[in-house]
Amino acid sequence: MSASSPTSALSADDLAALEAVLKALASERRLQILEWLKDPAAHFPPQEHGDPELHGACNLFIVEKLGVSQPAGSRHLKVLVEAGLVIPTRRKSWIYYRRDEAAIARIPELLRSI
Amino acid sequence: MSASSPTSALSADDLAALEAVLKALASERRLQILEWLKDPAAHFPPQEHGDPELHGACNLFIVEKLGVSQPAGSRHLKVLVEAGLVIPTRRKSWIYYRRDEAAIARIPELLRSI
DNA sequence: AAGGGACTTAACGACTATGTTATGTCGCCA
DNA sequence: TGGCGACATAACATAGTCGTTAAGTCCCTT
Repeated sequence: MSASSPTSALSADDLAALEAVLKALASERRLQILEWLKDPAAHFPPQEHGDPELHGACNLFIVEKLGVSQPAGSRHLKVLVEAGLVIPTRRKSWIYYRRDEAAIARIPELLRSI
Repeated sequence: MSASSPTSALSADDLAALEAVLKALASERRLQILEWLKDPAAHFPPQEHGDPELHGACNLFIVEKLGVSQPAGSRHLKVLVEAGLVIPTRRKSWIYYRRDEAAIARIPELLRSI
C-alpha cells in the first residue's frame, strides 16, 4: 500500500488492500480476540507449554472463551492470521496465537489516508 | 465510545461500535466514494445547484461514477450516512453528500485502541 | 395539475459470512 | 503402536450483503 503521506490519493489497489484489512477487523468476535491477546496471561488459564507472553494464547482457550464451536473459533483465528494481524506458533500439538503488534500499529496510519 | 487513552481495555460496547464503523468502511465501493468526496469538484461534473465545496457531490453523479444501478449506489451512500461518515444535504430535488471530516478523522484514533 | 426527474422501496437472486454437527488428520504419550 | 487430544475439513442451515429490475413517492417545473 502506498499510504505514507496523509492526504495523498488512494489507488484502487490501496482501496482493495484496505478493504481486506477492514473486513478482517469488522467483527466483534475478532476484535474481542485481539483485545484478549493484549494480555493473554490475564485472560486465559495458565498454559503448561507455550509462554503466554511469548507465544500467546492457545487455540482451545480462545475458542472456549469466545463461546462458539471449535471450528467457528478456529475460523476466526484463521481470518486474523491471514490478515496478518496475529501470529500462530505451533508447539507440541497446540497452536498459540499472539498479536502482530507491528501490523496492528500500522492500521491507524493506513486509516489516516481515507 | 470510551476510547481516549491508547492502551486502555475496550468494553463490549466499544467493540460493537467499532464493528459498526468498520463494517461501513469495509467496502471498496464505499472507500472509493469517500476518496472521491475528498475533492468533489475534481471528480464530478459541475453542478448547477449545490456548491461542490460546500455540499458535496450529487447522488446521481456518485452513482453513475460507481457504475452500479441507482438503488445500489444509493444504498452505499445510505450506509455511509448512517455510519456518520458523510453528511447529506437536500436541495431542490437533489441530495448532495459531503464527508464528515471530523468523524472520519476520529477513526484512526479509535483504531489506536485495538 | 400534469409530467418528468431524482430518489426510495420492494422483491428477487447470487454470493459471502457465521454458526452448527460430523468426520478427518495427525502429533503425543502411555 | 494404539488411542486420545488438538486442530482442520466437510457439509449444511441461516442471515447478511450486494447486485439487479420494477414500482412508488415526491418535489419542481411548466
